[in-house]
Amino acid sequence: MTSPSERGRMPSIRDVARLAEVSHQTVSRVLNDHPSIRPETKARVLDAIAVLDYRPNLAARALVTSKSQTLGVLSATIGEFGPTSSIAAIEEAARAEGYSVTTLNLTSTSPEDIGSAVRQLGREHVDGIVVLAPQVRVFHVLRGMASTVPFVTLQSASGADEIGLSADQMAGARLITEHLIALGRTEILHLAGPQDWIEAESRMRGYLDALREADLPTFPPIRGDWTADFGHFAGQELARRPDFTAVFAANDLMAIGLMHGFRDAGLRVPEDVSVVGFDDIPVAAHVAPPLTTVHQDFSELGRRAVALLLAQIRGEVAPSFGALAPVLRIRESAVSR
Amino acid sequence: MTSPSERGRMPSIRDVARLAEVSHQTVSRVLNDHPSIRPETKARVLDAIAVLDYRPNLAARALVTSKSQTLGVLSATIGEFGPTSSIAAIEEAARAEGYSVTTLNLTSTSPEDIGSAVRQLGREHVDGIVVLAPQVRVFHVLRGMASTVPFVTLQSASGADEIGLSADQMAGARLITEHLIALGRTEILHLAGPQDWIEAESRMRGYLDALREADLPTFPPIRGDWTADFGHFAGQELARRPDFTAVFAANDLMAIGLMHGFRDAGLRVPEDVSVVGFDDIPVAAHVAPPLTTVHQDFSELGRRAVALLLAQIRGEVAPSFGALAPVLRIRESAVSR
DNA sequence: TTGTAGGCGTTATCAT
DNA sequence: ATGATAACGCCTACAA
Repeated sequence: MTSPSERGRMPSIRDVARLAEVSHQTVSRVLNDHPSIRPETKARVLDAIAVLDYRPNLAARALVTSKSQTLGVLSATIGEFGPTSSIAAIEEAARAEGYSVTTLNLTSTSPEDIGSAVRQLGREHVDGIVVLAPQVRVFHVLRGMASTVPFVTLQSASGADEIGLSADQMAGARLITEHLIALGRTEILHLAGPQDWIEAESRMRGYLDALREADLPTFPPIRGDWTADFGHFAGQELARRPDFTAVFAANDLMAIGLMHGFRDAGLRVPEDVSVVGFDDIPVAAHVAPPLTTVHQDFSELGRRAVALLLAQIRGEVAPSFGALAPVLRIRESAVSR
Repeated sequence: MTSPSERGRMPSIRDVARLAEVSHQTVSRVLNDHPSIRPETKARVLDAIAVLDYRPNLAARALVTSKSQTLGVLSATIGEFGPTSSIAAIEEAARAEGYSVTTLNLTSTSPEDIGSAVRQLGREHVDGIVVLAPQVRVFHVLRGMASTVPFVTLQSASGADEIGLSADQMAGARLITEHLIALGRTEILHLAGPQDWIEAESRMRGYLDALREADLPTFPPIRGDWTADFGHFAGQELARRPDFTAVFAANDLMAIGLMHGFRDAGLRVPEDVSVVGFDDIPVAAHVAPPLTTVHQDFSELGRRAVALLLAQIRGEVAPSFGALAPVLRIRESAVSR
């Protein structure tokens, strides 16, 4: 005489119902804490649930509700510190709200690939998507897709009318450029990020604004690819025409590579050239010389993204976050103390 | 006269069946390419699928098959370069095989938390789990769980009888320690990773083995926490008792912090002290001096993990991978050229 | 407050 | 080779 639940199958809502001597519907009500249910009955049901170690089948629930309690993360950034920290925070915040997270890494940012990635996430019935794909093209594709799935983007220009969420990149870039100016540097170069990257544009804009405001000459920015290797290369090249006294690199990795290149060429940092970066990655404080940079709170960004997305999903009013204030981390790479 | 599929609902297998003038069962057969089906019929079905832009409902499929085509990634490492690269590779490999990936970050490694994380993944019906939780305790908990879900661990000692998959940490540690010895260093310290971390133990073991084999004195290892900040602190402390001529740090971050600490104390690297690390993170080549370290192929590790896990899930014979050979990256932090 | 009936979209089983 | 029918485990709607 074996009950179904003893035959290796996972206990279902009906097994619980039988044990608690109620209908399976009552069990369902307990599960979704429906208001009208007698405490006594509820207790019996909860008891049965505990006894059987019953867990609702998420697939069944997803099928009938067409909601999966799952958030998708669409990322087009490979293993960098910033996005990675944000993703970890997203995941934690989502779990805290009862959502699980599935990630999808974009290897290309062609409209087709983005489209198919979003569709794939749709197939998986994610309830919403967080996009960490800082290229403007991705942004455009997304807008045009009229996707049925709510989404939030993590990076964007700091323009007020954007959907996106981000630290105020432009303000940060301005801040650090002004710092260089305050130090008495007047020929300030910019080692920018790749074209098409929203953050690269914002940081460049902040840089240009600061220079213009100070009536300082601007130079055509060098286009980098975010990597330390490129920074290294650029440093060696730049050292041949030392018509500058400071460089603002669009991220820390390039700044560190840049310093390496300068070192190779016999240029001293900060004596001959000031170098500053952006992001404040964990090694920034420990390279030689310690890197002056702009600190970003990637984790907070991730948490906000989830809050915003969930509000959108639930149809609540979106919490309005002020822009995340970037903070200057002054160390020795801009000037010796 | 509106067909169901025109009323905003997603087209289902029955809509396809109606359009192709077959039973929904036949459509299902086409979907799962069942052998016995007339090519002509199949073509008609595929046509209808294309016309309706039909996509199978994954939740429904998961419900009936109790397989989700989803892999879980259980990670207990916060945003470090190595694990992150592996996770990206895992995700890519999994998608290539038609699996999606859901990640779960462990904030604590208490048995209860691990248990509930695994159960959570179980609730989500993952078909298998990749564990990147390099603490031995996690490993033990997992073994004891007799979980019904197949899993693979990414880190482990290099002992042959382990389930885990990893680069040969011990060999790498040995290799780099021998390199220090070959350079003529005889008083070699080890800045280790935290107790309880499998990799920390392996690297320490490799270090000890190399020293013993060379009849060199060993010192009690300093226990670090993997961070550059700790390395920095340790460097300042160690500089007060300079009874050593080389330090092998268990990872690059600590090595970089260490060099910073030495610099603060006026100790020159590599002239006074050689410093080497482990991992070959992207900045390793660009710090001053460039860091001699052991390169690990994190991506390959991730791919192998997926291959192994899928074989286990499908009941195929597991591909037997040889240990991933670690490779020495000789730069200037151990000795000046 | 509780129960009954029906359906979500798919695959499995047994017919034909 | 194809079709009818019955699950899978849950929720929503309505009835009692």
